[in-house]
Amino acid sequence: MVSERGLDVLKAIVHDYVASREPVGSKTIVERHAFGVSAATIRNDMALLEEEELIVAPHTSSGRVPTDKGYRLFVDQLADRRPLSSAQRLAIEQFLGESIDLDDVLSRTVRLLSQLTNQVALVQYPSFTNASVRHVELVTLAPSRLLAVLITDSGRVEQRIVETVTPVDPSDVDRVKVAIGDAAVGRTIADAAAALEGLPDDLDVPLQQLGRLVADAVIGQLGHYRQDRLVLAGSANLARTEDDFRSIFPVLEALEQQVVLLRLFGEMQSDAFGVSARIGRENAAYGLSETSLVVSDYTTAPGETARLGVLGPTRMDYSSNMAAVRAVARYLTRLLGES
Amino acid sequence: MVSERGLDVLKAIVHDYVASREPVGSKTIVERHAFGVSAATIRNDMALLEEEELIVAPHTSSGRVPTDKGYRLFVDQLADRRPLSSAQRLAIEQFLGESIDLDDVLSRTVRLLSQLTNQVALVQYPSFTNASVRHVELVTLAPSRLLAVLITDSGRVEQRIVETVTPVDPSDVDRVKVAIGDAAVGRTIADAAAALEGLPDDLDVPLQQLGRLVADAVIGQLGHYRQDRLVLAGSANLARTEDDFRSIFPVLEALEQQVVLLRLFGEMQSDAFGVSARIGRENAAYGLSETSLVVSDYTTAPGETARLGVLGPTRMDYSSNMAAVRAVARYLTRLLGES
DNA sequence: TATTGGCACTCAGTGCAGGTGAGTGCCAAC
DNA sequence: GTTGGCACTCACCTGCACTGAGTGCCAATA
Repeated sequence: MVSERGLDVLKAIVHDYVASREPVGSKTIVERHAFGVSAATIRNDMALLEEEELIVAPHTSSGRVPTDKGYRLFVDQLADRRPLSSAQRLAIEQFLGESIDLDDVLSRTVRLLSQLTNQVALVQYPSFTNASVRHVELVTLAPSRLLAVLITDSGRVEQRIVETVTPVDPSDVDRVKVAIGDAAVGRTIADAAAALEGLPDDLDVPLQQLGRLVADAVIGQLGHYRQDRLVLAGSANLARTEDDFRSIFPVLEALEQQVVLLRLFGEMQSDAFGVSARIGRENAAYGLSETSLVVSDYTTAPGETARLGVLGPTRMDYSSNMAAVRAVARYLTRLLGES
Repeated sequence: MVSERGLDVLKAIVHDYVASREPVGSKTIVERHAFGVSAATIRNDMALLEEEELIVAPHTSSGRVPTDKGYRLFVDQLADRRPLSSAQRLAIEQFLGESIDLDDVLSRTVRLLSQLTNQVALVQYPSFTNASVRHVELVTLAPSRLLAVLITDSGRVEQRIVETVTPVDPSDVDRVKVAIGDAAVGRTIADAAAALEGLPDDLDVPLQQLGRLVADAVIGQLGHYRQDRLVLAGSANLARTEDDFRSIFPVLEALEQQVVLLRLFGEMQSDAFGVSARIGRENAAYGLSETSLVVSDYTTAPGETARLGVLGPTRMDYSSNMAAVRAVARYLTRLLGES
């Protein structure tokens, strides 16, 4: 059972280790933090912490380093929930406020977050399952090539090229467009997909083939709304933060395999403060056992949440990263909730 | 003056050094390449090559390493212009042939190129200055929020949100849409922008304010067509290929600052074979002095070219990378030229 | 009982010395 | 022009002693 002061010692070790990147010894602690006790006392506490597997000594006679379990305890109980500086808040508002459209908002958000934290930042696209179809447009690019454009009231636009086997008649295109529009516009993503499924059979025979092609394209676009995407920024921070370059390889790989990150995102649940962390070996299944992920939800509409966060070495500054992630998520929620 | 065999020696050194990552000595060369002469003879040739600054010895008594100048000579005169294997060609055709739309084509291309070369791959978006406006759509998202969508015959779609100060009348939206459509549809990017510039003044007074907002948005979208973008993939290859992790930091940074790469792309000119290379210190101005770039043009329409290429350590396999870049660029030209 | 100073011990890191070997430059001979 | 021989250089490895930061343990203390 670790004493009150023992926890303070753990907190000090986490702080100093994150700052200095070097194992921290009992003497350093009494020098830097005013504990009012001697180094020997700290050593006794450290022995207990080590027994509890909260810290570990890399070598028989070197300072201590927090274990994953130590970081976990720190994050859950000890980390300061300090707010961002007002200058930082202002930066967030100003930088995000200038956005043009959804793509722009998210790309600004991810760059901002990576600059605030000096880590790799990730932002998940909203899923918009509650969004409804606002407009379907069919444009003839070439005699046998159409472009189907889908617009929703969430402001997102999807496009897809449709190739036909034979050249199509402009009036046919128009009739198909109207039919598809009638079936889909005003419905939610899921409803529209269902309605389009059976539509082609109800068309005049000459239009059925074209109708089938276009309906399939639009259904494919609707499916895209469920399929998650990520934007990311700041991967250069990996090379700055990490000391061993071999350890950045799996991380860079994971960043390219967005599927992995999306699954990780999906598994995390925010705590009472709206932020959650996956630490070190908790990510072992994803090949990221020396990496931590700090994540928060943001909301685009009632019931529609997506996530954003930062990825960095297990030895990261959890306090400030959690604060930044939380602040950005809140501001993003406010910004996107306006519409 | 370097002899015929001297150049063969340089070629052997480049080959072996790229493969082994270690300075190559005279003995290794006579063992691996059937030169039919003794090591001492090779040493004489190497002394000449060193005098010409084509190779250099990292330490007084170690094998030789090509200099940037050596790589340059190798690329310009010695590298085999060997075609891809038929299996690789097939992979290109199959993988790219499945594409859905332009975004998909480019994202597949960049992934393919990074897999073929094991380097970071870059693909520049086509500029489409010859493209013409096919359709302008205006969708009401909220009482005072519109979405302007621009579609060109090159199959690209641009979107932008327009905020109005006061709620707008649906019929006004429709009239503005028709007016803008009449002015822009059928014209090229540049012509449409010019036509829209003065349009609002010709509208009925009550529509002028809305017309100005929307016209500006569309002009902004048109401007986007000139502004270049890059897609990239395979940055994890940096951590695999590079031996020093400090050297990957500036590269990762450059990858995030697309402007830098675009400027680099712009400065390069393809040679007779359609491929060009920037080697090592030739990129010093961009902080990439230990990095080489292999680039080729691809064509989307007569007079419309963009570029793609790979980025990697100076010590890269130029022969196969140039072959891959060239093949992919050719196939992409064929694929996009079809329309 | 908790804290403290003292002390022996451990071990990573550093600097030094010697040995090894891959590779070179030079030269005389072919 | 090519070759074998040879002395020379220097990165790299090994073993060794030394140093110092840090620990664990213990007896003394408040």
